[in-house]
This record gives sequence, structure tokens and C-alpha cells, in this order.
Amino acid sequence: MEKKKINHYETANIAVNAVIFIIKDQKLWVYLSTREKAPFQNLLELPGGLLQPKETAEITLARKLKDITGVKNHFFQQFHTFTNPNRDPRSRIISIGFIALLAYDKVSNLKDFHQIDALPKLAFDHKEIIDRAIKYLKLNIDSQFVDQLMPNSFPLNDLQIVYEVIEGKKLDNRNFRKKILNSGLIQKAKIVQKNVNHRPASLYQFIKS
Amino acid sequence: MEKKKINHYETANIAVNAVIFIIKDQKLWVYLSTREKAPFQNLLELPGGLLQPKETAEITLARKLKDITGVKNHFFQQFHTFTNPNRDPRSRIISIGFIALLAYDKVSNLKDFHQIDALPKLAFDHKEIIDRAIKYLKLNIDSQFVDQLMPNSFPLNDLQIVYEVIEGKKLDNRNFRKKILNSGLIQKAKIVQKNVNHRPASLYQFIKS
DNA sequence: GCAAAAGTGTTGTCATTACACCCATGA
DNA sequence: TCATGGGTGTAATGACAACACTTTTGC
Repeated sequence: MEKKKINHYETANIAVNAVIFIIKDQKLWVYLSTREKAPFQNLLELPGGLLQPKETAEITLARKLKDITGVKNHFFQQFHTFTNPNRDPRSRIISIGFIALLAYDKVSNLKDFHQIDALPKLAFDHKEIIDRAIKYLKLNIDSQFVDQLMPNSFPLNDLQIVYEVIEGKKLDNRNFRKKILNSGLIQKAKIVQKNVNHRPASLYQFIKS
Repeated sequence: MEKKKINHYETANIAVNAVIFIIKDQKLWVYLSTREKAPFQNLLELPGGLLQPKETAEITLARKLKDITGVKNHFFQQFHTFTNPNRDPRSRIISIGFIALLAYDKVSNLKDFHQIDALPKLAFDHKEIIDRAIKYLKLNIDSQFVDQLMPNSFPLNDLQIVYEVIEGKKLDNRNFRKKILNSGLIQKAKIVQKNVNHRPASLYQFIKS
């Protein structure tokens, strides 16, 4: 008896994965959690999850991010979709990769963040996802991205460090200040830095349009 | 009797769609074909197809592009994945969107190309896919992209037109020539334009690295 | 000789780079 | 008073913008 071949195309689960970046101590850090189940048990992995019926990838991701960080209204952006048929040994799951950017002062617990230049072996293709996310971040660095990585108000030198970390090079302090102040993107906040054992900095904030 | 809920996640087919651009007559054109079956019968749609088992999206796309244009080794690039659960009325199909760029002299039949500023109603969410592809193209315009859109050798003024169409503005001829010649990206070809009823142009080509 | 597109230089403005010292605070 | 990071100006260079006429070919 011959079974009619209705459909020789593949069906798959659809996953999202978030590469959540923060900048702290002049380094880029990414959120990872430990897998409790096989496959890749005890290895670190990116947060993510499968799309439920009626969900877009963006809705699934917003739901997941809120669960993970407790922050509402995360900033995130698609950067690539990973479709290698063997990327999950259990079954075919394609993953839509997002970057999510977060100011470190919004993170209540930093222990799940890992420096991107000292990552151990990761589950699945998550190393590849992170590598591509970093490439995307460096290539698309702009004030909208940097805004997300900064606290509400900040010294100019902290802003400079964020640019330096992402661009991977030192910037001239005087030139940086000149440029950023002339850009019209930021303004002086009404408060000043306190409790530092050096000259307190003026604090600035991004002008929300 | 209660049915055990094994999996409340969605499975879906995975499609790729290609937004194939050419530039001709100082306009941007996109490849579309007419749907022969419902849904959206007789409307125009983007080329694409479903992933087969063991195929990555990139492999599926390369296969499809070769079928459509006859060209091997197409240049293409992912730009966005579309996951609206209602984007296909038959079942859940998510689509990975690619741009593909092609020199118009490689196209044997131009009848399936449509000017992007005069598109009729399209099938599915394909209008949205094209809009996003155009945005991506404009935002990421670089010499690698432009190279794909040019014939092997070309007059500088044709190159200028390609930049003008993508950027959506006129460029100064002298400044354009100065800049592009100083960039080190192109070199004079050994041949010269023929059979034109005006002064024949020197032809140039991109230096393949 | 006319139509059509190819090709060519100079000047002003603005953005970017390079570079080194004094300032305000807490301990 | 010392340690720590905050904060400042000027000059040289390079990139980009504005601008109009001559050249070469086919018909």
C-alpha cells in the first residue's frame, strides 16, 4: 500500500534566542544560563524559547526577556536566523536570533553575565549566535544602541567607555566630548555625581525624542 | 478524559523569500511572478519556497534562485524573518527574507521585473517584505552591494546612477568621479564603450580581491 | 554643425585628528 | 598633599560640497 506523499517539506519548531548584552568594567558581557537537561546538560546556553501558537517571534521574545531580567519593554532587534538542520540534536528547530541591550544598573543580579572574551564551551550553536550578534553590534553601533546600554544619567567618560568597548579601540577624550556635545543627542542632567573620591562629574542624559 | 498536553508549541513550515533587485532605466526593479493557485490567485508574489529536510535556508534559496534566473552563485543576504501567525491563511509558515542583487545584463527576460514605485497589490505579506528589503538595501548600501548590480565593466556614469537610485538623490558628477577613483575599488578596463552616438566612455570594473 | 553624454579643477567649509595640562574632590 | 578621574583649546589635515565648461563621438 502506498502512502500518498502529501508534503515532503520539513516542519520545525521555531525558537527565539536572545543575546543580552551589558557593558560593565570596560567589558562586554552576555547573559547565559546553565542547561539542566540533556542535550548539553550543564553547559551554558543563551536564553530563549519556542513560539507558541499566535505568537510572533517578537512577542515570544518580549515574554521571555521579562521573565529573565524582570525588565519590561526591553529593547531588542533581530539580527539573523539560524537554520542548520542539525543545530538541535533532538529535532529540527530553527532559531531567530535577537540582540537585547540593557543598562547594567537595571540588572539586579550580575552573576549570570559572562565576559564575551572568556566564554567556555556553549550548548548548541550558541557560540556562533553570539559571535554573529557581536559582529552585528559592532557594525551597527549608533546612538540608539548606546542609549540602551547607559543608565538614565551618566558621566561623559562612561559614555566614552561604552563606545570604546563596542568599537574595540581607545578614543581621544577631548575629541569625544566635543563630538558628542555638538551632536545634540544628549543634555546635562540636573544632578551631579556624588560620593566619588575624585572631582565629581557632570551627569548627562540622552534627549528622548 | 483528559488528554495529556505534550507540547503546546507550534510547528511550522519554514519558507524563504527572495527580493531580487536589478537597476535599469534609473529605477529599482523587483522580480515577481503570478500566483496560479489560491490563496491570492492571480496576484503577484515574491519567489520562494519551503525548506526541505537537511536544507539550510541558504541552500534552499540558492536552489530557488538558480531555477528562477538561471544564474549560478547568486549574491544574497538575509535581512529579516517574518513570523506573523496569520501571514499565510492556509497554515503557519514563517518566512526568512533575503535580498538578492543582480546585474541587469545577466537577466535574460526582464518581463517579470516590476518597478518598485508602481507595485500592484501583492500576495501574502510580500509588500511588507519588499518594503523592508528596500529599507535594508538603502541602509546598507556599500560597494559590495553595488558591485553585484553592475555588469562586468561599465562607464563611471552608470555606476553613479546606481548609487543615485539606491540613495534616492542626485550626486555631483565631478565629486562622484573623484571619490570613486580615489577609493581604490575600481580600475579601468582594457576595453572602451562602442556603438554609442556620443563620446564613448572609458569602462571600469571592480577590483576583485 | 548638432545632439548627446563624457570628462575635468578649484575653492570654501566642516569634521576629524593629534596633542598636554590644570581642576575638584575624598581620603 | 596625594591619588583619582574630570575637564578643557588650538592648529593641521583630510573629506565633502558647490560650481560650468570643453571634449569626443555618431549622425
